[in-house]
Amino acid sequence: MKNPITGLNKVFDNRIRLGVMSILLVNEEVNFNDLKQMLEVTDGNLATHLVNLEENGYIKVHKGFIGKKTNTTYAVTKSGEKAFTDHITALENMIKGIK
Amino acid sequence: MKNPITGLNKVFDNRIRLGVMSILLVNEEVNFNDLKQMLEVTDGNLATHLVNLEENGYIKVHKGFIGKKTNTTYAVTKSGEKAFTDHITALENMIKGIK
DNA sequence: AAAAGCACTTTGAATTACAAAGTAAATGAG
DNA sequence: CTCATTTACTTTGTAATTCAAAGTGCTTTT
Repeated sequence: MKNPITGLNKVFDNRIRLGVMSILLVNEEVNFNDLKQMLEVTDGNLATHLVNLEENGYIKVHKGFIGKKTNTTYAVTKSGEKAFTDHITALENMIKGIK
Repeated sequence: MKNPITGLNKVFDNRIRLGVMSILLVNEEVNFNDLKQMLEVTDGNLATHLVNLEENGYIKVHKGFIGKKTNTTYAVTKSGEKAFTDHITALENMIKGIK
């Protein structure tokens, strides 16, 4: 049997980052507050994971305005989408017990 | 959209524990050395994750002998199997983007 | 104008992960 | 038989990670 955990992406070991990615895959653009409410995490905690995902090039951040109020939205990048689907594929293969 | 990461099991946030479980789901009984080689981890590292899984009641340990040599095998428990499949189900739902 | 809210950043503490070193028993080489 | 090596761990120490709480700057509400 080959090593089942090769192909698993370390970035997605974390539930919150996993959650962010899954939300962003089905929703084109999501802002900070919506993410925070969907995932039920503290803002500081969410922010650090978002930075992490951005540093990895998996999401892109768009700092815009609604009137004078900042409205920052997050979206997956091509690379992020690939990384995530690759991770899921690796998971599926792992579960199927590739020998 | 409901929180997509509820239902995700913290124990399975870790790749090595995930790997152990997936191996034990498709292989009835696996010994320490085989796990170590399959997962390509150091023995100390593997041992701590196995202890963790055992403490959570997800695997059972059988310390036996082959002749005079110890042969410790690991197997999933009913509870471990359920926890793992529940986790996978939660993952699948998350990916599908349940709203 | 003061208080509160938003979207973060920074800080600090607790937990976790991991490698390396240590241990005890068994096997193998000379 | 003796010494070195292997196996299956345990213990130890450090590095990394996670997270909440506090802080910041701007806006909005009262």
